[in-house]
Amino acid sequence: MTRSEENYLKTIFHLGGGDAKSITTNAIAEQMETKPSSVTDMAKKLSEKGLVDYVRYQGVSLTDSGVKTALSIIRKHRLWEVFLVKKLDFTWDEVHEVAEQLEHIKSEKLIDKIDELLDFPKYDPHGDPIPTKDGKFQERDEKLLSEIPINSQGVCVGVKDSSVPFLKFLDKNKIALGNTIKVLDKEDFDNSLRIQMDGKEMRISHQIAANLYVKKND
Amino acid sequence: MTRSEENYLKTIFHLGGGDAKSITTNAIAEQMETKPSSVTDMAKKLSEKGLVDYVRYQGVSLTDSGVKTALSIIRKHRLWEVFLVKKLDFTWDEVHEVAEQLEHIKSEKLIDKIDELLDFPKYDPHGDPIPTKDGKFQERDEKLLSEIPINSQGVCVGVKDSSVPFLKFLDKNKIALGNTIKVLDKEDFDNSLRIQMDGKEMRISHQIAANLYVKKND
DNA sequence: AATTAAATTTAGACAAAACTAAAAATAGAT
DNA sequence: ATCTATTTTTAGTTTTGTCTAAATTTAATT
Repeated sequence: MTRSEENYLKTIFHLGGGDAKSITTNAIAEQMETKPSSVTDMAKKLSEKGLVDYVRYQGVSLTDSGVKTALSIIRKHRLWEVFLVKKLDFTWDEVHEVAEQLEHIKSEKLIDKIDELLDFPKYDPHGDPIPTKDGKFQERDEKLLSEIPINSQGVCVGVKDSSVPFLKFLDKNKIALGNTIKVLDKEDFDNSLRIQMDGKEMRISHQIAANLYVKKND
Repeated sequence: MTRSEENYLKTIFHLGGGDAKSITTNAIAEQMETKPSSVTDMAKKLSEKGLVDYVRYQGVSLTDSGVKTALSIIRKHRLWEVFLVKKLDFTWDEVHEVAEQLEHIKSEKLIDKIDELLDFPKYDPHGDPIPTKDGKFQERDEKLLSEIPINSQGVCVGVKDSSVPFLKFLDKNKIALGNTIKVLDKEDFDNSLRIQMDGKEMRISHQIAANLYVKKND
């Protein structure tokens, strides 16, 4: 399994191809910043290896074996992210790039020991669930902050957009996972929200609220 | 800097090409289990990048820039080895293979933080010195056990051969770095040694003694 | 149903890193 | 100094993963 093959599997999984849904070569190419023709080549290769189902002009979807492989890479990526934050004091906006490299290290013992060192975390620094060794996901009842009713509240558990600018914005505004946020009011005009957090009130745009996952607790 | 280029620089350094001594393509090929013609190709490439001096039919030696790069890779390799042993309970015969992969991770912050986490170790699990960030080596006055006189003693500080079989042999015979070993007698016939360690006497072959570094302390 | 626009694949090319086989240079021995 | 054996390089091929440009298929519209 080459690094490139692993990256394709991961991307197809993230685009939803894990549920046998067919993903177009174009979508994959755009996500990976490569050309559709390159994706076609790789689709054939992965298909021959039994990792994806590929139908010409239709797209690809992961086979069971492909899902299993994708999950093991995602597991490694997220565990390394936790390691970087918890053990080496990286910030949550610094970890992705390094984890993209570390996820390709081939050693089952290594990742199992990292898992143990971290005391078997269930979520990564962005709130994304870490698949278990046997490929199971921790399901969680989470909603976007933009979608819970006025006067309800929840604990911030994850981000939908984990880009560096968004994460830095959250830091600057002291919005962190674990914080409890209450929706006080919604502005019809632009869908911005008035919220309460740590006893303080603030206003956030719809853009922000639509990229924050919360777990309702009332 | 590709992974392959890094591996060549590391090998040239280990073969002694750091002291401007010229290393033959054959020697490099043998060490890396590849073909001399492949080495020639890479020699040209590294030469164009200013990392080695290459003279046709003569061999290669590292430039200052090449030495610096080689040391940074060796530094990473050895720090990761310490990490694996100290933090993840790997044995000293398991670390090399994984460190071969980890040494190529590109993140200065990562390796500096690992260094800090380990409290700036000076030697790796096999007793090899870890270059500092600015490329300096910890020099140590060490001798092969086979070369110290009868009735002298020293602390075991490193291994010359760090192959898995040799390391396992040492484990089996309870020979570990840090142990004090006294040479009681030498057999002229086969150069084997009678030694004392932990109060117990044992006999070891010349082969073994010639691959154990000790620091004399009397 | 025909036409056109968009998406997708094919064909051919390229760069990196390796290989094989043949050619060239070096070093050792007489 | 010449010959020969060894070492080293060159030339040409292969594989992996990518690209461009051209051809093909699909989808959308009339």
